[in-house]
Amino acid sequence: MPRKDNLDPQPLPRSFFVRDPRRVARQLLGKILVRHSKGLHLTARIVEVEAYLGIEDPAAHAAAGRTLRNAVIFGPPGHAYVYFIYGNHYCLNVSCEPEGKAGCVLFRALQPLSGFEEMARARGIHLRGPQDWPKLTAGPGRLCQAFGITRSRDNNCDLTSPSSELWIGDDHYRVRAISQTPRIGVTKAAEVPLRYFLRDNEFVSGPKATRHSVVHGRAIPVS
DNA sequence: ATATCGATTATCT
DNA sequence: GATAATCGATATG
Repeated sequence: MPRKDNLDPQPLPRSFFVRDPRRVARQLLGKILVRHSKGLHLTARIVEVEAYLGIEDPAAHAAAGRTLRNAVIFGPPGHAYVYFIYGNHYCLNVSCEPEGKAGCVLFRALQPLSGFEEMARARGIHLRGPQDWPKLTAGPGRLCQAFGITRSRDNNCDLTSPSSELWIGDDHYRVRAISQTPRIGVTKAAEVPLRYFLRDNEFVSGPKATRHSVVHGRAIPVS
């Protein structure tokens, strides 16, 4: 039998995103983010995400109600919500839930698969070796810089269409253990565990604090 | 390895 | 006028 991974990534159906962001977040782990534009082809595996719910989630941009900035997360599912933060960085999300209901998943870290040198150039760094690879895409701001993602270019982009410059593909990669912790950097609902990442993956962002993680639904003590 | 801090601006109150 | 879903540099143990 042929292996089912290592295939060209196939787009995800719109229905994939018409669900609670917590389910979408988990299912997005292991999928591939593709940047395909003239003269540039980048791919990287999604290894860390966070779920942001609707207007009832105090940490979500949706909590403020629909504004010009956050309109995409109230719109149709499967579209890119890109925002600018801290005067420096862009962050990438994908809209979830049916149109009219808010919800999204934030991309926090990727594992580069192809286009390493192009990503390094976009990040303005020089790769000395594999130890530098996480600097390319470990962190929501970093991965956007590596992929050249900006609000003016990519906000509202359809991530289910392979003819988009930015889209999400599935190569049937098999995910192993998933860890779950509170979301990073939020001040409201700071304890709610809606951050998901591939356990033991070297490209996950943030301090090594895998404390409070939950693996396969069971609490795992980590010293 | 962890803590603290400054940069810099779109967006909203 | 205040805030922010971050990053990189610096300081310290």
